[in-house]
Amino acid sequence: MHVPHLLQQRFIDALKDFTDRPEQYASMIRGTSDPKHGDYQANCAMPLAKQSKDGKNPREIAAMLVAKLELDDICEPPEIAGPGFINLKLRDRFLTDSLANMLGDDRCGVAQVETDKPIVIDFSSPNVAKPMHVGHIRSTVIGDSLARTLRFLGYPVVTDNHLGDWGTQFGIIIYGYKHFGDPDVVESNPVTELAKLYRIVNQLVEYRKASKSLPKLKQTIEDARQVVTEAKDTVEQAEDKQLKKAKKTLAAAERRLAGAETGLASAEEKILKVEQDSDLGPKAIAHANIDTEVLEETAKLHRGDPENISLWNRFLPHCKDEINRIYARLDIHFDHTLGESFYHPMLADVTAKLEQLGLASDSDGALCVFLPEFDAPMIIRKQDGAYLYATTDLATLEYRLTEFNPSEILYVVDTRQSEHFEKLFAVADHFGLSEVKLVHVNFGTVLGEDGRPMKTRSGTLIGLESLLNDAVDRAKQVVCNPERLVNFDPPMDAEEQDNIAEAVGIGAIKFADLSHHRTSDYRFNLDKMVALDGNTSAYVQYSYARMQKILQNANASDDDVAALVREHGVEFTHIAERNLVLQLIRFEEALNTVHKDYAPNHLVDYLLETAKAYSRFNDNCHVLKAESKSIRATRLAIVFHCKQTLGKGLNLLGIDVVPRM
RNA sequence: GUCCCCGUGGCACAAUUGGAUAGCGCGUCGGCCUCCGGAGCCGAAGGUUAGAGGUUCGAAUCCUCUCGGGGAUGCCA
Repeated sequence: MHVPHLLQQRFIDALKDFTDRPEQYASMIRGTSDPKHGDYQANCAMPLAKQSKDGKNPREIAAMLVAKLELDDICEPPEIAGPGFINLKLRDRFLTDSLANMLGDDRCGVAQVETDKPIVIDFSSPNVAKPMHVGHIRSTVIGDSLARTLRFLGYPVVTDNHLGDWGTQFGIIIYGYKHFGDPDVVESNPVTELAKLYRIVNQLVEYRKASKSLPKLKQTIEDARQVVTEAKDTVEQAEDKQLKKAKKTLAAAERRLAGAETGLASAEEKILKVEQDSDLGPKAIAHANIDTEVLEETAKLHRGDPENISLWNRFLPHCKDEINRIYARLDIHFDHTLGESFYHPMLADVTAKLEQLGLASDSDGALCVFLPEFDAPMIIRKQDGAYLYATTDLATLEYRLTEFNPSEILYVVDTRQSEHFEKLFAVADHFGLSEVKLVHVNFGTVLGEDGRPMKTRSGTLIGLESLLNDAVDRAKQVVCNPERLVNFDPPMDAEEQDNIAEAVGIGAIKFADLSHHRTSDYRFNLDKMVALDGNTSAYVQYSYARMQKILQNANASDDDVAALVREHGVEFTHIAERNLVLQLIRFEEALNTVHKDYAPNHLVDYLLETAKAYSRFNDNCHVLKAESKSIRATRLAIVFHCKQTLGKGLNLLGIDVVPRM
């Protein structure tokens, strides 16, 4: 049920006398911003008046259009308002019939698109071998929600987790194993031990890098100080016109100075941390070239060194177990997990092809694709012969086109990689891979409570798993506190309590992430997410549980509700009923918006609105004590369908419901 | 230096992509439990959408400039 589409059909017929492009103008139908203007509004009269040759004003056009429209079976007579809005109010009869028709439909009235070309969604894509952290939430949760939603709309969806399983992090683990690893311990407890080795070596590498950067940072600070002093002098001497420019230069210099100073401070902190550590300190001295040696281990792996390949084969399954445990807990599944290693054998071909086509050329010993629209080239092979992620991405793209023949490929990746994808798509176009719609579904940064990005290097980063545990613990404290539990009959056993805490806690994190528009940054605040009041998943889950309880008390099965409706019909006696049903038939609209923008926050918004409309209904319209059988049948139908819709909506966000909480 | 993104009540975020009086939540203040579950509902206060111009019947949204914040920028991903 997509009311705007229905109305558009009628508008197209009526618009044929006004324009050659009736579809374009008919598409200007949307929900009203204020219910007093009706349910939907058509905004086409104003732009039509602009095109009008005989100088008719928008209200005249609107009146002529209304006279031609045939909407009696859907709407009350349209009203013209303001500069020329056509306001449409659905007939109650239309709403009640729609509700009766949708009842028991497991698609909640949402039409299924007919297409056999799949949409490939590339998301999550963590680097294995390092622990997943809060920064991995966004791609994982947004991608999963898009996959669920598009699949529900009827698109064949192929999900692919483009695992980082071939990069420097394996050089780190291999180095760690060779120098600090105890084979027996690794054998008996691989996941923890490998993570530990990663942490040790990574810290030592960071230590080396920090040490090396010290002189340069100090020099930068000295230079910047000088520039600042000079700029200050200039500002003092400058007159009107130069003054502004001088101030700007000064501000820029001060920013550079501040940046360098914080860089120095953090480098010194890293160094101190290692040197003061009784374990790491001596290791840092003994492994003075650890940074380059780690790269060499990686290079050996890529060259096919038997020992490193064998270690990689041994470690990779454990690394995958580690992330799969988290995916299982998040209820996230992939059709394919084709990591970078899978494409490694194809990279030589890709670069050769690009050279043959004259797209790639040598520059400073590296193989580069130069693009007219970009200053910097896309480097596809380094001076040392190693390939880069751009190369892998091209190979991946080529593989996906031949393997899946998709209509779209979505890359759910951090917005900081925008330029990379712009280049990738541009090269793909030149490369003859343009038969597909490529979309970088970018997203903003997760910020800490201080408003600064949560960076991987900060050291004190919250691991994803402990984060989930915290959320679930907190959910349990609130949901299962003893004062609440006494009200439940039969009492909740420990298993039910755990299930509820899990659904509410995990749901809170997903919901909070998805509630923000994907392109904006947001501050991560666990307290608010799990607060269980306000705009949270718990509010929606709770609404669901209330409806479940009513249906249970009514002792009415799905079939019973349908039979009651057939017997008594559907009829509104309270405005809250009408408002809720109107909200419910707009489910498909919300899902289409999610697809159009690849933005699940529209679905979140819809679910909150729906839950709110339900709460008002619940306050005003008693179901079980309804005045008549027909009113009771109507309200049962509303509760039943609302429950279905909220449950489905949450499911499309990847969030579970529980029968009571 | 160049390019990209952002700036919305005290806080944190929306805004159907140019539509009517800019919304929701938290917080604050005031109401509502003989009511299917009060994790709720109703009401109030709080905004020159960073600022200045421009385009338009109509601008948070598009254009120009200014201020402020963040990001990217040839051998990481």
